[in-house]
Amino acid sequence: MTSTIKDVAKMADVSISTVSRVINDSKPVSPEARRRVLHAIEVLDYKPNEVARSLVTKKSNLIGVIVNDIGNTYVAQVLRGVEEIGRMFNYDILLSSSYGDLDVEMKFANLFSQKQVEGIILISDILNERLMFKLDELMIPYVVINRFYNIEDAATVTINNKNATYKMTQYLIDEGHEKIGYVALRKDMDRTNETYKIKGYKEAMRQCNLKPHVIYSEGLGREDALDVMEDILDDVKDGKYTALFCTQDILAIHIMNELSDQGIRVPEDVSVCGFGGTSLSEIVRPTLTTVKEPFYDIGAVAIRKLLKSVEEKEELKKDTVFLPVEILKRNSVRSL
Amino acid sequence: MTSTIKDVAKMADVSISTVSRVINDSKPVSPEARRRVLHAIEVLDYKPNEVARSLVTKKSNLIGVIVNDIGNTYVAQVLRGVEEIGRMFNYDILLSSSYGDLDVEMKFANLFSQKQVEGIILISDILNERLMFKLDELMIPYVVINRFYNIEDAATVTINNKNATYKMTQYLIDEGHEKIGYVALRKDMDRTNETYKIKGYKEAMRQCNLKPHVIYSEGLGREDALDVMEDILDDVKDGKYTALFCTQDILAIHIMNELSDQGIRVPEDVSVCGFGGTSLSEIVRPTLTTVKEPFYDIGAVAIRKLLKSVEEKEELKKDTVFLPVEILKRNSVRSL
DNA sequence: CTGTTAGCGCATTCAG
DNA sequence: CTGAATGCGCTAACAG
Repeated sequence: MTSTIKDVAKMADVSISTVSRVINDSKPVSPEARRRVLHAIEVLDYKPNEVARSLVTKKSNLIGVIVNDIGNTYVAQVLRGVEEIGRMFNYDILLSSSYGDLDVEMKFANLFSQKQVEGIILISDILNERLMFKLDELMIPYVVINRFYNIEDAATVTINNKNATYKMTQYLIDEGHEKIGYVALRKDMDRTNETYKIKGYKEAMRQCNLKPHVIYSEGLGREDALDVMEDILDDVKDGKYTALFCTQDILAIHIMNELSDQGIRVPEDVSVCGFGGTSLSEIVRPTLTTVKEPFYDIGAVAIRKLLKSVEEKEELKKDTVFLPVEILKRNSVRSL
Repeated sequence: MTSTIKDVAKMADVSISTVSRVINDSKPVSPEARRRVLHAIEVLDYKPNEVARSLVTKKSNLIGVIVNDIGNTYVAQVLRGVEEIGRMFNYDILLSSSYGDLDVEMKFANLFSQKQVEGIILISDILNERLMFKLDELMIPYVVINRFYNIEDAATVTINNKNATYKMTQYLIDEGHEKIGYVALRKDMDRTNETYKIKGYKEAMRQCNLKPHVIYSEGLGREDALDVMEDILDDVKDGKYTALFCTQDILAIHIMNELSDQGIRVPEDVSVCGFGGTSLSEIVRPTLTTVKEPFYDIGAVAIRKLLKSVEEKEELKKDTVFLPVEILKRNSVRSL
């Protein structure tokens, strides 16, 4: 059987308080007693039971993470940051994947609450306002990370989307492009960041007296890319676009594939660039020029923010932290 | 403040034992008392504290998962299976990522042990025998999931690698290929599954009186693919190979890219296929014909096995469960 | 510096 | 059917 603090106390011939003191280094203990305790711990291979400890200290050192889908690369990258920094501060990650089911997420909130998590991180593509409301009610501090939606009334960390598309558009213009189309995602546009992304693009275009062209896609799949292609194929062939800036890497890749199927070469005939900077973008050919979102850092900053609030016991400020992006210049864009 | 069982008892005017009984449905309670308790629970929004509960029942309902890198797609897919099935049985996942550091993994084992996890799942590309030894010592049941290494002396779930390459080779032969090269990974070959994969390939070839050609790669990166290409470029140009069967999808993709850079078309000039079946393989062009390893199922079966042992309190059998693979027929292989 | 005591929140005997 | 009492393993006053 695994040994307890009592066993150690008995063997070291001291009280359990003394054992507790040397374990936690919380109060002075005589060198002699400490030696004996340490020895007993060694011999018995004693390890404090964290469950018991949590019960009395009311510190679980647990952070719950609710994700949309752990299989999603974006989610996994953010999670890396969360996990690594969390561990650095001695917190463990309780992971749950909701697969987009909002009711399931509500259940997780309760579950995590019962497990006494000290905070929660939400990593998702979708929006669950009911969940945020519930967490407020439960008085569990939380940080929201969402790539798509514009989050308000919650602590969140993200990028400056408008600035990001502005920079990329500027880069394309610097490379000599003037006929740049922006392929946007129409879904839920009034609540997503797409609005800001379009703004950044348009601003950069207008500033150089270029006419912006926003092309709308209904989704990010191959089918959606096909639909987009149908719409713009003639324009592309006619040279109406020299560059297509797609709102997500995966869409850019599907579009590149469709272009290639139509005998249109990237970047010789038309340049393409994406947004995201996941590993995908450097594996496809041509390698994709894209806006790199700092997923790892987003996760890292989010948990830092959360833990700061937890450790200092002050309420989590419901503000937004913006992290800088980077333009990854690769081969899918050519200079004109 | 969050309410406890005492508050509920007081409000319902019963003892805490009665409250406990209705919560756990463990012993008969009079309808009247039950009603009052339920009402109090409702009003106070009472949720049992799982930490306290764990302490007394000695059941944490926690499974520790130690992974090499959560950012790895393969790991993430397996984790999906683990998480989803674990949750189905009411277990939570404690996640930790070691980034390949074996000492860190040892620390995780201790940490998890202190957190009273009831079992551990190892998902990795690397091998940590010290860790397995330690877990045995700690008496924590565990299941190992490793894509590369041949695991012995541990409960594990994997695929029949020999059979998998046999099937794919057979498929290539059925498609009319006779000059099939197999690109293998040399690293640690005496302990990895590569040996079995080569065996399956060779067996299929020999059975059809074809001569096997194993080509060795030092790694899975682009550089490694380049090295391989240097070795075989002339052979490929001379038509010595009509198909290249690569030991991993990512290697196959890099090789396709290199081939394409050399002006060699896939699959017109040479067919290429991979092994793994991660999402990557269907995004590249041409889409990659590959062996689909059932990552999700591997995770699912692993945790089932683990939980069965946990729940029935019988020792985990240190055997290997084999799961079937599937050949994904796509566009990187053509019929001759 | 040290031991005794009192809980943390809950499940579970054991008497009624 | 119910309540009082005990203890899970540990930390934290408190009194020496």
